[in-house]
Amino acid sequence: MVTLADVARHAGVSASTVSYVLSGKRSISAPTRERIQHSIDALGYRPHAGARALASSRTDILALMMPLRTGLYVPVMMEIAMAVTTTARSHGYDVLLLTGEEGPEAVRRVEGSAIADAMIVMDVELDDPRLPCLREAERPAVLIGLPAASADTVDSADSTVLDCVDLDFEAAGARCVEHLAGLGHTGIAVLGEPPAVYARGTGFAARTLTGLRAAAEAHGVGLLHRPVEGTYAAVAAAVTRIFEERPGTTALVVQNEAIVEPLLALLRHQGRAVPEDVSVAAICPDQVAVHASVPLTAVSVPAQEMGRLAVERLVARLRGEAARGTELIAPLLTERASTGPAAGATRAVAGTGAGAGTGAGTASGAEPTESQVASTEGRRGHGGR
Amino acid sequence: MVTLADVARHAGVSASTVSYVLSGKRSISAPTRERIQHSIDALGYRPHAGARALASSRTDILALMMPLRTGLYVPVMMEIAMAVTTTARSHGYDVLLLTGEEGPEAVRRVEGSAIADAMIVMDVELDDPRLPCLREAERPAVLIGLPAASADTVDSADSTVLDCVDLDFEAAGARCVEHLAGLGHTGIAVLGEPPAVYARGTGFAARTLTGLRAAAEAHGVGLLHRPVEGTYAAVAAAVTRIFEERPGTTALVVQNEAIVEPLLALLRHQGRAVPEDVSVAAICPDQVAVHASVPLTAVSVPAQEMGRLAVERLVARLRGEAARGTELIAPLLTERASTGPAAGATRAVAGTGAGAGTGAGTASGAEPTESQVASTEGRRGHGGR
DNA sequence: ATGAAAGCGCTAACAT
DNA sequence: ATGTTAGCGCTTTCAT
Repeated sequence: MVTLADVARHAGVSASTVSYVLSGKRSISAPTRERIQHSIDALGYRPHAGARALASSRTDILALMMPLRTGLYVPVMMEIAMAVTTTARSHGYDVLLLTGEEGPEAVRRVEGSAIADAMIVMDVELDDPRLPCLREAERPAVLIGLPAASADTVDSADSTVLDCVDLDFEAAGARCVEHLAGLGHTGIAVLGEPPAVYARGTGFAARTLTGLRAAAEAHGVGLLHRPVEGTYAAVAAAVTRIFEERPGTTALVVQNEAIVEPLLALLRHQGRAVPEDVSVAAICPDQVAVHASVPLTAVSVPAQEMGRLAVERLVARLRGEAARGTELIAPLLTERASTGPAAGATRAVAGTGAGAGTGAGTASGAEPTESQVASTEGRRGHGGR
Repeated sequence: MVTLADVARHAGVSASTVSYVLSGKRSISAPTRERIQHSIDALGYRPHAGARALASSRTDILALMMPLRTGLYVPVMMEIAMAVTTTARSHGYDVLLLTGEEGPEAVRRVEGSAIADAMIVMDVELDDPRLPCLREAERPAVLIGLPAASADTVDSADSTVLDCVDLDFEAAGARCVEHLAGLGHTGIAVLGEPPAVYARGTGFAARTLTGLRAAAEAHGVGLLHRPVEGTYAAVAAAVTRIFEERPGTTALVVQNEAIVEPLLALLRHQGRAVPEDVSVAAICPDQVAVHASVPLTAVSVPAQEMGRLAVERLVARLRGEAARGTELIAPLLTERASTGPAAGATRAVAGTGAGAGTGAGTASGAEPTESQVASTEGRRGHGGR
């Protein structure tokens, strides 16, 4: 193994000079630096991670704690993980993958063994058992997701406040209802995540529901909410019941990536045209919305951005910058082919900001120009540095 | 921070004794051990990972290199990653997540910086640029996937031979054709991965095709192969062409998780009943097969087992055991509702081992008892220890 | 069965 | 602008 001492000898300088060339924490004369760099290349030197960690108390590793749970849409998790990893690499960090399975113990392990410099925690529950550990921890952490309302404001003077990054799911829910209400729909049903997701107290699902309900009330539209398992049979049962119980339903909001295609197939099978007979709005990744058999009007779940943002805040904090607090990403609704005016409605009843746009496209195949309708505030929400 | 020295002082012993209690590499008297253990708990001591790595040249970390590519079915990757992580934890290892993006450079980083003790490489291409680095590396590596034919036998005397773990995709392809041929089908079409996957030289896709073709020839059935993008439109185009060009097609083999549901929807829409008019066999994870709108007869892709196996071999090798060579998992075909006798065929024409079983179930909803038909060799293939 | 002590390879004062 | 040196916290000989 090639050590720093080897390089120093080869270049005819002291070990510290080599170290300083590597860290850039001291100005080195150009000739010396070049000579050392040459030796490094010639010998193929790489600093030993363990030695560096021991001496500097920095590992250049970020821990990423991922859920291992049922009912979650896997591609989103994966996209976040990959965005985290590539963003981390671009800042010189590696990523240690932890499963949610270990729970609070994993947090203690990371903290106690100095195995990583900071952590990113996904799939945060409203009252998550890992939070107390995280608060006590020395190392910074960022949650992707939001625990119980305004966890960050609990004691904003305290330095151990938790940082959060997430889509503003409440606004996202509201945005969907607004869009549909603007098209004249007065009976909306929500096909949600599996019951287990709500039961567990997963933040995003609950927050979406809050936003949906608030907007429904504000716009005077009826709202029916049904958690749905990710199977065709479950979708069929839910949809059938919805139309039986509330025949006035003319629009659906889906927040459950697994049932998007089954739902569209079912509606087709039942002879309900989308969007002529029933409009469908979704909260899902763009990719799902675009590739669906009917391109879906949807609020996109910006998985990549969430991962990237989380890493950037963490890196900023590790650099000593004060990137604190909750940062919610403003929802962005893109109109595609799945939503249109309510049958018999005189379009755009209320003045809900965004117009009803090009929604009334044909039911399949076509890829109409996407008209993006940003939320009023622009893409980024409050909080941050 | 609590150090080993703190524990030693607290327990009134020397540092080395504490170390030996932790590692178990020396016999310690019961009283001493208990006293030390008590001090450890009392002080909440955790060994410093960096210090340990420096002193012992072991990190207790496994690197996992995941693809970041398009066209791959994400849930399978994720399942492997999670299986790797949990299995690793159960052996005391943590997992460092690397993206395929970095390519060979990542291998060198891991090697040079001693950042992990070993690595697992996924999404191996037939002629993968990372392989040379891997061969030169000191640290053991296991590939999930198979590079160009029998890479491990190139120089089986050499100690730097690469270990591989994978589903025997060739046998899996053959198994599908056998099953369908046994049901009397004589015209089979294969809906494969997106063209890019084949173009890239991804091992599993090519190997499956080899197996499919060989079996088709052996059983005298016609075989048509079509790579398909993961969109509804692409499936529709492919299927339409297939039935136009070869009206005699009565069975489909799908190896592309993304198009399973679109395909079934399309067939339904076209009025082709599954399995009465057309049988569908798949190569996909069990979960996909079970939850499809028509439960699919399928060779399961055992993602979890692959991840677990890879870790176990690596751990064995790190312990100095000789767990070398390629280990292929024998395919397991489970009959469900999507395959049945070819229309007008006198069932089970050729004597292809496994019988035609309960395949002729109803087309939807029902969950017939699954009859598992193992391959002749049993679950594990050759190689390994 | 236990201690003492020499590093592991690097960083960061403290020199000059 | 560069060199010297004292650790970082642990493992592991070598002693006893």
